[in-house]
Amino acid sequence: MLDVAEHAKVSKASVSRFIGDDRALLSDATALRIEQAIAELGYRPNQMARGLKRGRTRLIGMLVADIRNPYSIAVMHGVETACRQHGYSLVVCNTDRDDEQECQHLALLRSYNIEGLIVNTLGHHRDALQELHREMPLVLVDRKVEHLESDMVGLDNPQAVEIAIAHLEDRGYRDVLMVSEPYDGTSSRIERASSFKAQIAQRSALRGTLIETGSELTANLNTFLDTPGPGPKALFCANGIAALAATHALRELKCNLFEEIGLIALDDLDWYPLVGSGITALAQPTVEIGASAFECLLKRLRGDDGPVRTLDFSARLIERGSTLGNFR
Amino acid sequence: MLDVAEHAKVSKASVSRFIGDDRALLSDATALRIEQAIAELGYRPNQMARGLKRGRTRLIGMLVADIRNPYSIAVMHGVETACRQHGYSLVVCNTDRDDEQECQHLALLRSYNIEGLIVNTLGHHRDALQELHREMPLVLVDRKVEHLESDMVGLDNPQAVEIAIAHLEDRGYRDVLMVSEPYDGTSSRIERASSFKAQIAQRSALRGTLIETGSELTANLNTFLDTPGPGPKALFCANGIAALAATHALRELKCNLFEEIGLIALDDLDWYPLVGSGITALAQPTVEIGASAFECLLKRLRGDDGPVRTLDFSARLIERGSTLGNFR
DNA sequence: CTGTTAGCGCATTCAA
DNA sequence: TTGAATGCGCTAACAG
Repeated sequence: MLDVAEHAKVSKASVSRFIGDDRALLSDATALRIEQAIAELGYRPNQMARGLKRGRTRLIGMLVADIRNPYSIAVMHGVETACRQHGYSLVVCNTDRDDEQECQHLALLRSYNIEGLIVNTLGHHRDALQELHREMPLVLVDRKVEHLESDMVGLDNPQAVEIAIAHLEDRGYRDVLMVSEPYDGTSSRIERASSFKAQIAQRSALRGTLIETGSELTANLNTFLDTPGPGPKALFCANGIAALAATHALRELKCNLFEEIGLIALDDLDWYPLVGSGITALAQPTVEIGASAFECLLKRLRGDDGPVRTLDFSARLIERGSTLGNFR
Repeated sequence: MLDVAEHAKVSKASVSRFIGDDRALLSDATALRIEQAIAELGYRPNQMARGLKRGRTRLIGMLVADIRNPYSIAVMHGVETACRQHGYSLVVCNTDRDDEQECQHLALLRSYNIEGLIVNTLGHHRDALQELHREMPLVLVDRKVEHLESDMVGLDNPQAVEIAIAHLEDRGYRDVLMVSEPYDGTSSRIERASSFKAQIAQRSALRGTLIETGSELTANLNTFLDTPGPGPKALFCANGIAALAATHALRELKCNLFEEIGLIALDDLDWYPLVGSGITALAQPTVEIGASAFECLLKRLRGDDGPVRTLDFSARLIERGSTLGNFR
């Protein structure tokens, strides 16, 4: 920086003003000289030093429970794009569903003076999160954290489940099995399950059952298939991972996809069209969710201290062969 | 830090020594007092300031061409895990296959004083990369960058292609179509294509053709299917994206997966087993590749300035229904 | 409009 | 073994 200043025959302060947003305070002549000096020397301001002084690092942290989950990736992509558009960079921390690592990463992010945090984990370590939240804005994605008051962006789960169940009923299915990953305290999974129960309770023609993925999935699925019910059977998979697991299990059971049994899945993964007659999906607007998460953060960073907000996006039904039902 | 120092009745310098690796220079008594003070105050050293002073930020940068490519994600996961194990953090920059963004991100990473860089992009902007490479170690993943001398870790492409073609021939296929994403200067794609040609040239029983994904994929595939050849037909998809596109196209053509035509694909994605009779795969050891990339970097950071190294990993064949061929 | 000064939080001389 | 002093690269008062 000193080099640039000397090259342009000005003080470091002027260079600093040129770099920052205070260019209005400079005469055109000096601004031009500084610009040239910067170009000649290939100077790049050191963000570390800027951050150290201003307290603004232009860094956003994101805590992700599982980086191999396509949903998380898609949201992350949305966040990253939004970040970039506003001159922020994203530091992603993958916890691999490990509470220990969540804690370490939290400390780490703080030590890098991030300005805001986006959280897509179970958020155990309430205390650590709370503390961080006092220092910086925080927005939850997909999963609520109990007793943590903060902005939240995710899916309108009750609505999504209603669309799913209504669609299945409409297609003539009567016996619905919901397949979810283990709840494990994950708010979105719990919401989807309770919405499912509510929908079933409301629709007298339907019977509903819930199971979780895991080593007994195939066996449980088999039981479901073998148990006589009120009519045609269908699966409702609560997310992409559950859809993957359930489809695997159906194949193990030599099911003819999807003639004996219907299937609708939350999330829309790129391979859904390829399996059997194609898997009907409820697509989440993941990129929008990510972008909104960042924009929430940005508003707070700009000083908005209004009440906590919750943004619920709507799922979009994409019909494929797996729910042709009676209209086969 | 001053708080801690006062709390422990020592100077900042001692606290600094405690934090750093100079604990040997402290008496047990002071070390203990400092440790307690840190615990009481919940003090966390500021990495920004440390980086500013020492030049060591403990930050590694990674440039990724397409964050939605499962291969990239898997490698990134490996890198991130290795980073964490060695006390480094990872800043990921997704270029969305955009040269402009690659350049911006490069400048950005430098401004954050990263200590090393992992590159999984086309690496246009040779100059920018060169320059950065003079300042810090650099390792290429999957894709070489012309005229850039640096460590590189990726797949043994000739070997992988040989395994694929040998397997197809062994299964009785005689007419092989290789489907690749547009080459676009990507070294790994080009290597796979030329290895394919070499394999075909070597095996007189086989006929080989190459096409690229894109809007005409379905039409081209149709032509291939309709053209009489030396025997049973099969597809060799050069990566996961190509496999997705090709399978889509096969479905559009109402192909019976995979009775009329075989398929083997590089990369092993979690949905391969679900499509048709299951897609035979050549799995890349992605996590290992990522971890190795980081370890390469680490060696250089530790001072190793030996000659440039190239690490080629082997692909592993995973047989599924799509290459049952004669043994159906 | 511009330069001078004083730190941001820390690591490293140099003395003691 | 410890402390005081200096500066990493930059920004933000303040003064001109």
